[in-house]
Amino acid sequence: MITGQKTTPTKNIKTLQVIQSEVENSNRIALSVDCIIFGFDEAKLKVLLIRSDLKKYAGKWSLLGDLVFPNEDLDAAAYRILKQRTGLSDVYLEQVSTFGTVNRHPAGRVVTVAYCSLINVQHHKLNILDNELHWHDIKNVTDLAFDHQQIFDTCLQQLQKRVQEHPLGFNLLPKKFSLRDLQNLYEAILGIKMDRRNFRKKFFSMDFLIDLNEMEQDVPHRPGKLYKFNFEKYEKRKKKWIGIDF
Amino acid sequence: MITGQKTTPTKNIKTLQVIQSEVENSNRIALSVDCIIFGFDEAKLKVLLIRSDLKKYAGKWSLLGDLVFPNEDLDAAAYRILKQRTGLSDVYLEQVSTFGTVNRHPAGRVVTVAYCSLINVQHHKLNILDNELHWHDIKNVTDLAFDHQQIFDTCLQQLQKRVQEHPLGFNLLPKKFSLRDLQNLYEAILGIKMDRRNFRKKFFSMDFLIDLNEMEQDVPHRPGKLYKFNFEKYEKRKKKWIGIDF
DNA sequence: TATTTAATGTGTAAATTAAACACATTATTG
DNA sequence: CAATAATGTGTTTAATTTACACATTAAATA
Repeated sequence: MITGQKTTPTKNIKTLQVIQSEVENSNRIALSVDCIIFGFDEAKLKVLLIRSDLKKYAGKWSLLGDLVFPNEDLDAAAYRILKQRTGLSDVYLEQVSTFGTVNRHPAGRVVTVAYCSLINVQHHKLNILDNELHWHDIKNVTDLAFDHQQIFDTCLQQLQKRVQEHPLGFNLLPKKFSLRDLQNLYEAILGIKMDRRNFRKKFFSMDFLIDLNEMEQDVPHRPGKLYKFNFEKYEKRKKKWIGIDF
Repeated sequence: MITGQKTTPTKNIKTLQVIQSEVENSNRIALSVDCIIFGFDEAKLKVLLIRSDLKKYAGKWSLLGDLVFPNEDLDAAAYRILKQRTGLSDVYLEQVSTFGTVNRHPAGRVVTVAYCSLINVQHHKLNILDNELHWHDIKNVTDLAFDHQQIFDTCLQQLQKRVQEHPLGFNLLPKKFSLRDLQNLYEAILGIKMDRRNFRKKFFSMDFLIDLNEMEQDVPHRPGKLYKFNFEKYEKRKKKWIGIDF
């Protein structure tokens, strides 16, 4: 609750007091987790943000965060928050980095651990009950609350690196996808244009795609073939993946 | 002090009480930093360890750690600990990962942030006043206290990755080194043998080595040429570095 | 229904990078 | 002065990456 995204102002004030007394009286530091939830939709890479309700950052967007419970594993806290916010549980989730400058949070000393997750906007249809929660095109993410812009930038960079070593991208796509979908995803994540023939060649040579012998439906042009990712085969031989310099 | 490496038993007991009361009474989690200090000597990659003085881990070795002060930036805490233990300040230091399972520390809930640093054993001659502090060949690091084995393994893996992207290795060598020294370093870090001609070719082609027109002294064989690393030139064009699959 | 449109689907050649591999040279040691 | 143990050096082959163009298909439109 320290990070304040879904709390009432009253709760925030209380938390502020608690933390400030800690800072003065003991050797204590509050610990939170922030989740950077990437999704892919309309050929754009998006990130899930919530409107900050701290006065200091009124109108700004922030990451989904919460305090870690004292009897809760750090990883478990990240999964809990992801589930709380999106209803999702069976997704890729990875610790990225920890941010701990003294004044990063206005409510007191809060060190936060950033976790990155990739979810499938189309497939999972997460329940956004809270209308303060929205998907943002990463190109428009420029001025987040707290130090969340820095955290976001770090996570995006890490995603760009990781996606070149492991086929994480498939977690962002629907189960059935065309090669154009896949290439759009990579272009959106890496922010570059890629050669279509070389792209296809590379993925076919990896031999992780299963041809479904189905075609796209309802596209306003020649439909492409649909594929699914062979997760079993991939798990068997995890190794360095495609390497595009950037 | 929670991690207990340089404290008296009395201090440890006190800390234990403090943390246990926290865990029971409030939403608090203690935060520490552990430093994984790599060095290179006698053609071996080494890590600096201290003997644990917690009874539970009597006789075992552990990493250098300490609590983060409430008014201290996380990065600053890592530099402080490194300086306290070794006297060094102007070295490469990087956050690796945060470890936060509930029962990782016997004294209570302590989440720790691991930082990795690379120091130059020959050049800096750090003052090991405490004779419970020793350099260990990484090959012999097998059974550390707490979850420090896991932390160490993670850091070594990260070092292996990083060293293939950035010339961190030079921080481990003396200012003047031979190409044999350099290759020994890479072989020690990566745990593989490399082809001498290809290795030299790769480094010369990167054009970061400055030929000092000096030769090794006091070696029991034909002396090699000495070089230094061109840090200025490297800083100007940071980019992806050598890439050896592993 | 024929034409246009906008995408899919495919192969090869050149350039770059990585890997394999052997012998002459030099200083030290005995 | 002979033996030793290391340094120093190039070329060839294989593998990977990059650049690049045209026929095909289905939908949309005239």
